[in-house]
Amino acid sequence: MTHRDDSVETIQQEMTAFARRARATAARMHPELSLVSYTLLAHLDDQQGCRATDLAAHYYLDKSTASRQIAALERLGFVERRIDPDDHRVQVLHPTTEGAQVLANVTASRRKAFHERLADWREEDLDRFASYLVRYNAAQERLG
Amino acid sequence: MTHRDDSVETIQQEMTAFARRARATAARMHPELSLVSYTLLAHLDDQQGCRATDLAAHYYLDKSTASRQIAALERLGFVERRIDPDDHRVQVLHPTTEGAQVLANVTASRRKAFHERLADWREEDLDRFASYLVRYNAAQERLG
DNA sequence: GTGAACTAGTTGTATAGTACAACGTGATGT
DNA sequence: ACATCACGTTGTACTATACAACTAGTTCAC
Repeated sequence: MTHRDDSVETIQQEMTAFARRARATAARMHPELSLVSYTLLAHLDDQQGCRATDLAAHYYLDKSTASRQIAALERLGFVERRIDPDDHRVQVLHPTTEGAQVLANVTASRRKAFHERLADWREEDLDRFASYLVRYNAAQERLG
Repeated sequence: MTHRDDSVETIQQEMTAFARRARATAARMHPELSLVSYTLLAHLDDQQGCRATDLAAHYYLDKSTASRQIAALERLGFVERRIDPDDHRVQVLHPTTEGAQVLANVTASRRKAFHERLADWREEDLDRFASYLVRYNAAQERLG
């Protein structure tokens, strides 16, 4: 058991523990917008609108799941659909004004929570932690 | 927008993206043992047996959820219950031989996946990444 | 230009994971 | 001995998810 093995083991355990709690934590903090809805809405906002299929591909969801999530967001009045005039199969999705507002609130509150958790970190460590996470996620995406 | 803010923003995004995919990835890699079952079984193995209530507390689950998860693991033959002779309300849970075996397989395969993802990291970076994750999770637990 | 193949999205159905409330049963402490 | 507490199960409901079957538009080959 090398030091390297120890580190990998710790990384695995901590990533697992984090994943294990993330949804429940998000649901507790933001009952009005689940982690899933939040990420979908954030993606729409970020991309200035996109298709259901794009959301499904980006989040590894079945298109039926994406369809139902979008329907739920529409029912809540957070998303609106605009039929693409060039291809009538396609619906381009956009946050509504209200959706953008709720998203902004949740984003602000999430940001605050992260700032609190990381308040006593040195800037140098934050910087490195951020780049490690980017690197890790990129590798996971690359390797499946 | 300081450099510090940027780092926190990246950390938030990457942690969220990771959490967002973790279950699906785990399910794809290990259809025989979901992420939830895996963590519960691992805890039993680690603790040399514990109660349903302990699992619930440790994973922030309702006791009914713990009860059903355990029932599922028992149905699969991965967990057995031993009534505490000193308190007949209590069931001490243990992995069965088969449960321990399946757990060992999944653990080995998860470990392999993590090693692959982290293969080209310098030991120094692994070490720091591990300690950042520990620190982050501890803060999250402390602050809710 | 018409039919086959493809693409976008919805709906039916089934499953896992979860919470909350109500309950049964065993233990404890006045 | 009775009230209260602790442990676990069951009823119910909801969310997130996948897969399969479907409808309706689009494109391409001939």
